[in-house]
Amino acid sequence: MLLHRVKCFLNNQLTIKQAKQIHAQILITSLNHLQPSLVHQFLLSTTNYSASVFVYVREILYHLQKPDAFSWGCTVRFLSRHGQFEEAFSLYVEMQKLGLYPSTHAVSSALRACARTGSKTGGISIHAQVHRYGVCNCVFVQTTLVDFYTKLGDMDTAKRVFNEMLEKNVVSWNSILSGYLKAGNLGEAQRVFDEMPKKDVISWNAILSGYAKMGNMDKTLSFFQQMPEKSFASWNTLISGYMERGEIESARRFFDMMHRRNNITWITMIGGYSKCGDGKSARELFDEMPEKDHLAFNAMISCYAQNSEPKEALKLFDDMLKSGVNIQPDGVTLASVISACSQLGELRFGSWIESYINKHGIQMDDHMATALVDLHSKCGNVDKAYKLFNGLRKRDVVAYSAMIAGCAINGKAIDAIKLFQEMVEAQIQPNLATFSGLLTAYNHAGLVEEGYRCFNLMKDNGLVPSTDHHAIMVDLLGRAGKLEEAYKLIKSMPVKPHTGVWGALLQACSVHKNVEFGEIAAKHCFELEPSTGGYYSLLANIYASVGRWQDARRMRRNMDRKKLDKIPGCSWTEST
DNA sequence: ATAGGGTTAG
Repeated sequence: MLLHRVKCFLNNQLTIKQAKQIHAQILITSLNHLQPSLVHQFLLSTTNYSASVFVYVREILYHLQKPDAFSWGCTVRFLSRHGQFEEAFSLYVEMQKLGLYPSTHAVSSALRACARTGSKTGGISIHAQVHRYGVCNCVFVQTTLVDFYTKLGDMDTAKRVFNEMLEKNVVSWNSILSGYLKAGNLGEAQRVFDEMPKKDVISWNAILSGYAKMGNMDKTLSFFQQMPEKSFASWNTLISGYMERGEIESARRFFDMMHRRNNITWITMIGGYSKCGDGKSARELFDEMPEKDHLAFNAMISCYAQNSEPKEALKLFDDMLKSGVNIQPDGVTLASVISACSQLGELRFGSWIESYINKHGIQMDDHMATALVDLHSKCGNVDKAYKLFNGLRKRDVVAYSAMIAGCAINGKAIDAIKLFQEMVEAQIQPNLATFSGLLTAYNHAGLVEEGYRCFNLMKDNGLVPSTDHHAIMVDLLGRAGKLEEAYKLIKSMPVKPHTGVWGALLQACSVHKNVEFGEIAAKHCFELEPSTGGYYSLLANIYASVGRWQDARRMRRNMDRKKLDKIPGCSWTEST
């Protein structure tokens, strides 16, 4: 009866709030009729779990008649195995406070949780206790310690613990091996690899991945061919290595060669196509994929969001919600969805997303918050953007760039410049997107000299200004009436200017009633986008403003005849 | 129980 209810609960995806309501009922039943430990064990053994199970496991633990070290340890292990690292660690701490002595299982599980979350203090405090609990000579505990220190980047301590081990198994060796690889020390990793008394497929995959990440695909391939046994991970490492280097054809060749693939294989390919802008191939594979999980949806939704197809991103998100109970969006999904909403400039979707996050109890992380910074600032709500920005756990180049751009488009040029300085002081390298925002700020403030200086600063940082950067610069010069200078800047561009660049010049010519450059700019706009009517009307305005009524009429007739749209969709013509 | 391969924002 109780197990039946538990099963019902597990099969239905319930929100945490709903789970807590039912929890009270089950608890009463279980305390009266059945052993809670049975429920507890059932929950721990289940594989078909939903988010609410994690709440349950803990709550029922509290109501066990004799919560001994074994029950606690099992729960810690369960949570750690299922990615609930914070929960696992906090339960471990609680168990200690009760004076219970954790087993080697509990200690290694808790350590693993600290390694995964990067909780330095947590792991070190566990390390300090291993003697007291008499678990310091356990190979599992020691191996997890090695892994913990390698994940912290502290190879000295990792190596010390490793050398002190009386007994080492292949996992211990693999841990120290992957530590050197993570630290980028391929030489030492190769030495460890050669020295290993026993190698398994994971050792081979680790060294394979090391060479793949270095971009040395010849070496990677030769290791791959030498391997005595290959797993999915081996193939996937090879494919992702090729994708990372942009060798899409090679990646595809090996992908096609595989007799069986797992979801990681498919997602690696989809992600690779996404990064090189081939959304069409990505979608083809996505459609072919036999059992799409939420990570596959995440990869595909992000592909659309990153390749300027926000509507497709939202459509696929909708499909994801309809696809069934076992595919649920997570924070990663929402970060991409928020980005798509932002590109559409639709606050409606934005507030819908926010209520979705609250309703489903999805944890706000820095990725999501950064996407929201961008969304809110595009909708004119800089205060909200600032609040989110200030709440970030760590501010990186993406977060700074979003906030700088947010200030810039909302007329807070001084704030934008201040943020940029702050970022440089924090030793965070600015990139192309950062400078887009900064240039926009100078543009907004009409600071021509600073704009030029910024342009040169980009080059000092080894960055090549893109067409978009030129467009902003042309706009800045154009607004200041420096039309000839703007024109010269366009002529000096290494790549072909797009309508954003010529459109900015045309707009400036319209403001300053300049026929000479206006005609040139308009001509390019007509060629590049013959069906956008706004360019014809801008030139018509220029003619009209200097009294050339006949030419103005000719332009308007031109426009009518083609039944053109009225306004060009350029943000800088609308932003003021 | 401990190790390797995938998705994340400007």
